[in-house]
Amino acid sequence: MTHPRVPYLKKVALFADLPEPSLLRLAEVAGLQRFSAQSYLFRQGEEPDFLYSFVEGGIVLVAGSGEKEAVVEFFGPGESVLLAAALLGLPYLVNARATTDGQALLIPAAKLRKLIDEDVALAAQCARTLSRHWRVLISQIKEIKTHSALERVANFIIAQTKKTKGAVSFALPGMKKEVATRLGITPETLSRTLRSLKKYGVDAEGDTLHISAIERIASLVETPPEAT
Amino acid sequence: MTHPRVPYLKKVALFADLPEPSLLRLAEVAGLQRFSAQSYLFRQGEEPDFLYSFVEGGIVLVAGSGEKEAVVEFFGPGESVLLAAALLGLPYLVNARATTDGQALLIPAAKLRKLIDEDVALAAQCARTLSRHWRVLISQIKEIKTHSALERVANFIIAQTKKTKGAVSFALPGMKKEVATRLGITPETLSRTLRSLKKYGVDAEGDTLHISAIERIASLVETPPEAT
DNA sequence: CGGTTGTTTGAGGACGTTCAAGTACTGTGG
DNA sequence: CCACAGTACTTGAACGTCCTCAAACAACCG
Repeated sequence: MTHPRVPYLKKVALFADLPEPSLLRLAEVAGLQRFSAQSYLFRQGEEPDFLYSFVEGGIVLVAGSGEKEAVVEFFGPGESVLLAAALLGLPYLVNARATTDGQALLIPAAKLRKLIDEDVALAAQCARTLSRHWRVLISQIKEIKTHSALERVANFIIAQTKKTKGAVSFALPGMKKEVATRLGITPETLSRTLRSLKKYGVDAEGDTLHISAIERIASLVETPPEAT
Repeated sequence: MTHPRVPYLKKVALFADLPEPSLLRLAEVAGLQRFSAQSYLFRQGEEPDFLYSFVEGGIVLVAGSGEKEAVVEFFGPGESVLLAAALLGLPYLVNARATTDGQALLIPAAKLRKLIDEDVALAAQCARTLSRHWRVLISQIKEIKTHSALERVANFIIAQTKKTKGAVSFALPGMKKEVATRLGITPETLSRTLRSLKKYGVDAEGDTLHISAIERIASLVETPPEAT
């Protein structure tokens, strides 16, 4: 190991595939920061000082302040947040609140902007990562615009697991009320929807969901046999 | 001019700021293509062969096939579409349908992927453009999740013009039914909402909207004086 | 012309929200 | 150890926004 922070960088998808020299340049400017659950990493409207890459723990991106909160997306280990704001140097559009304790790599935004204009590998990797995020957001927009609350919850469950059949259990990536606004519904509606999903083998135990058969959930969202 | 297609490239935001050598490399692989209104440039699920940059005319990105159509966004001259799919080489998530006749620059996706790994200026510019798109989508998600139909229509009107006060007239970027799903509502609801906006100085004449005073529309969406 | 498609308008109903009350779990301080 | 408050979640009831269905109208085109 040429630098003590390189192994951390390798854990982050954005940097994992970069060649050694690029990693070194990043390692020199990166810092490791701990954060604790429920703390804010940054707030909407602030100027971006850092790019955040999570080594451990997770956060939630929340739009809007005060009463009207809407969760945009959850992020976990290996993911990077707000590359967009950091690259453009524009104020954050959202708040970032930690859902658990954890650690993040902080890359100073100014340094990142400088590096990206000099390092092809890094620039190309940023473009690819942003492309992936773009597709995630497009999917979410499609989802909200074309599916009902029940279908959205079903799809969310499916997206949380890699398995396509059989039983699964997993922890929700945040509080139920956060998951609810992520799906564009209220906590009450989520609660009722989960209850109505019981008959399809979904059981909630605290923040853990037990699914008896993923394929039954999947059948809820697939277009029911449609003649044409 | 060193290449006949360079002036076209300069009209596209993605390429406008690139240095001469980068432009030349792109010009060598780019092609100009005409398209006519209502034709599909590509369809959901297809492998991306090109990156589309519009020189003239516009298109609409539509998610979902058959009955359930949801417009994701409108694009016009100077904008580029589906950089994300082209860079990753993954199937399109959406359809692209022309709203008017026009012309687009086509950059072969494979060539683009190759260039981006060799050309820092291009890679950095792609990352910045994707960042901007990312922010547009985040705004849209916030909008859908936290605002009512009337507020969304009001915000849409405001976003269509640069002016912040006085009278404005502008053409809708597509058919009313497309605008409706772009806003996450049905054509019927849009029609009714526009009617209810008449008392705020909004008048629809075909696909053109006449606004007597933008500030009156803006006042609809700003949080009404709220005591705390 | 009739046929097609986009838009408007009306009536009715469903889905999800809002409001409100109640339960369960947590940590705090007596 | 037990009240107490605070928060998350659940459940119920009533309302309202928006959608669905249906019909009429307008514009366009062979």
